[in-house]
Amino acid sequence: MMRGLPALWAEIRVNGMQSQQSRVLVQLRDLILKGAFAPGERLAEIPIAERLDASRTPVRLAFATLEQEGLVQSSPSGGYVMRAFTRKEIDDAIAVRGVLEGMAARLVAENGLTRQMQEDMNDCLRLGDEALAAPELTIDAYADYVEMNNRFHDLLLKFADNAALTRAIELNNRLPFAAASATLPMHSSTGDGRQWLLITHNQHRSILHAIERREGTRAQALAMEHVEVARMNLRHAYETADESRGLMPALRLLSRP
Amino acid sequence: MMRGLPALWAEIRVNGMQSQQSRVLVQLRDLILKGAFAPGERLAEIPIAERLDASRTPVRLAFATLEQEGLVQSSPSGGYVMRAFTRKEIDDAIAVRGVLEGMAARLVAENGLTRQMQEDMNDCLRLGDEALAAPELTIDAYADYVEMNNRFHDLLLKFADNAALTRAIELNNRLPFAAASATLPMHSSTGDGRQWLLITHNQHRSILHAIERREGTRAQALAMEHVEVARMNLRHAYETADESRGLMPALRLLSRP
DNA sequence: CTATTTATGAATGAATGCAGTGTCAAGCGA
DNA sequence: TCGCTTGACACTGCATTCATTCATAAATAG
Repeated sequence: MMRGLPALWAEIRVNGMQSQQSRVLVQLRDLILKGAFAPGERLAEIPIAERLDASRTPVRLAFATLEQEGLVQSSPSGGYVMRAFTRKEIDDAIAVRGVLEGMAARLVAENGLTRQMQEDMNDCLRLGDEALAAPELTIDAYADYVEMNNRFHDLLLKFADNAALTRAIELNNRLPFAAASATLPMHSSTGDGRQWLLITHNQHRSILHAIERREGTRAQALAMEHVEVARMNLRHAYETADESRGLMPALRLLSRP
Repeated sequence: MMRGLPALWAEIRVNGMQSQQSRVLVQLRDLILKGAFAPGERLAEIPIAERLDASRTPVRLAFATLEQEGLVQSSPSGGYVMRAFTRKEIDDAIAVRGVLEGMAARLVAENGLTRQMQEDMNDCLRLGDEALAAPELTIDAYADYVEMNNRFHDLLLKFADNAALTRAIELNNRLPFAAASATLPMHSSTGDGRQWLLITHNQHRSILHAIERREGTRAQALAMEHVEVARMNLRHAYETADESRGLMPALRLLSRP
């Protein structure tokens, strides 16, 4: 890039962008998860650097991180290649998430909820109630539910108060379709999307109920079972892959079974 | 470094060293885990680059990876700082390892062992028998046991056949004292080291027994309990921190309780 | 016409130069 | 003597340059 820009960066930095490194990392990860690259495609530094308006250095830094996250893999002949994800990989990652979130739920149950925690979780559930109140599921209500869902899982993790657990789940969630809300949109096109959300919402309620009663094993089992919905959604996505492609471009990252 | 060296690199590369990037990453991680830097210490690029005989670029790359691994943290004012690890963090990571290895054991039990797998695991246990056969524990026997221990856990993970699980455990094991064999040496100075190894070895045997009988829940419970020895060793290390410092320099990475 | 070899070019890995900023210390003022 | 200010040094972040390697394509030989 041009040499005169540093003065501009200060301005950019104030506007919320920290550095080229993090900006490139976030934007590149976003591109990948939006399916901008085909599996197996060579990720050349120069075009990407130009596309993100940075030099090759921060792009290389981002690649190092993305490789750790498992989104790209380094080619033996140098450079990086877009990864493909098999169905088994995603399924396995969902299973791992089940185990880890089960652990989180158990820990919270065992440690007990403070008054504040209880209020936060209940607020969260209330938002879900509101999102699902109407008999017809609008797009906005859908977005609200997804946000609530993320918040519920984040709160559980936060209250579990285990940094290693948080790290493990965050790594796991980097894989496409492994995160809690990643598979939710798959049913939004079909009419029965609301049905599924009602089911998962009820599961949330049961988990909180178990936690409140300090039933650790029950909370754990419920949280593990909770991810089965994600697995079903994934299967649905595979079966209707061709129609869903337009809605979820990241589906192209899944290798054909 | 000097420009004329590339010709030499080719030679080095043939000798097993892949690239500056990986070499610097491995060596720097090694330095960190050997306690070469004090917690909170600023990790300046230039001295480290000179120390590892590379330029600043691969060092920066390595920092990016090590930050992902949680060994260093980026300072808000730029650059990287050596992390300190609290006892709770290590304890939590050991708990996470217990849950993940419990999952691995359960998966292997549920999927069943092939003849080959069974032989591999039994070979592994036999090596442990041999290492512990003598009434007195020599240093060599100790090393053999540690190697066997690593192999046992690796085999379990391999047979579980779940890439996400492997990734999660590997990330977890990057933390000092969180990995399976990381806390084993702590008792080696004391006389009762062999006692503990006998206990963990027996646990291995029980886990395999449960797996062979496809008792998934039992295998999982045993694997979870198995990490308690690590937690005890960690406590022992904290209590005898001052004497053990010479044996395990990485102990200085633990922040004072 | 096909296969092998060579040559050219593009892209990576590594090093270095440059600008900006943070930090530390010394000096000055109160 | 203590605190504040200012200046200098050092270090980071980024861009760019350089050398090597890999891949692709073309040309020649069989």
